Amino acid sequence: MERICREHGISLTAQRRTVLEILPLLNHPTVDDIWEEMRKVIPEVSRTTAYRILEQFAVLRIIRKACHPGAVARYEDRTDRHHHLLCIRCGAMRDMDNPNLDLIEIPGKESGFTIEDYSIQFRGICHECSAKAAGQNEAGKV
Amino acid sequence: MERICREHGISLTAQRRTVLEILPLLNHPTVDDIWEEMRKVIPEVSRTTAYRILEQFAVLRIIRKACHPGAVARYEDRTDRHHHLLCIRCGAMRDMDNPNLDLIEIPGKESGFTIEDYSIQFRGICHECSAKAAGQNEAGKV
DNA sequence: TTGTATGCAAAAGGTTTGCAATGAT
DNA sequence: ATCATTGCAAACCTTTTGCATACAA
Repeated sequence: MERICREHGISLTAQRRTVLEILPLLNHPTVDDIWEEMRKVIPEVSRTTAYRILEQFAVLRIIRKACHPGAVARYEDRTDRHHHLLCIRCGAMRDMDNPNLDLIEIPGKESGFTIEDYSIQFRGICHECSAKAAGQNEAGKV
Repeated sequence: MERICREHGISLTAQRRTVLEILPLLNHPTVDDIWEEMRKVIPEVSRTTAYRILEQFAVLRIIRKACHPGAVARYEDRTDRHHHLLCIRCGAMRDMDNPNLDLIEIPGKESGFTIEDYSIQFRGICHECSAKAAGQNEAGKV
């Protein structure tokens, strides 16, 4: 925890420590999700601080900004190779680990791009949305 | 063009036609990118209309909202399977087609998700950003 | 003609910025 | 002691909404 900050040349504040502690407990949270959790530990913490710490951590590659179709930023603590399930109905996002999918050969250069890594996004309908749709059909039949 | 709208039960207005004409010419544009182009054809078109048409087309699956780490929405006209190159420095996004990558076996159900499709996001540094970085190094040496 | 689509203006988020106060080393 | 970090408030930008007008079918 201290090491992470030291290695990147930034000081370890209570706010930064809290972000690092909270992040692994949340699932692709928005800034507000994180802020809410931070307030339980540091009631007077400002939303601005949450924005600043998250952006900074992302730049330093301590965490990652997740790709999500939707206006609000989402973050994830994992920076290793993994994949995502995305519900196209409600926007829910879950990690997916599957070693078979980690072996795709990275094209060296494409259109001048130097590729470093990749991840696969699987799109579909999540369990909750499937259930909701089924429920509505049932209701519709009556 | 007319057919697309008819099939989805919406009327073909000049604004919608313009969006359909413009979209293939732009590269993962933001709403404002599209709006700017629309104004060249229909000077009095409002930004709101651009937002509404794009959102509606996305819901009808005529187009797709692209996944991009960044606050502003981006759209793409392609709805077939393809992949993306994303520059982690400037956010540039390009399509990548590679039949070898279209053959990943879709896991049937994962954590209750019903998966319909997937796409791979390759992250790296684009040509322009590489050049810029190299230029700065040169400058730094002097 | 009838209901849908648009334009405008205002409201509603989400995110960033300037500055003074606070805190880490 | 010194510079980085935080909190606050205001600004900014993107997106959404309400309503009257205009348009497609």
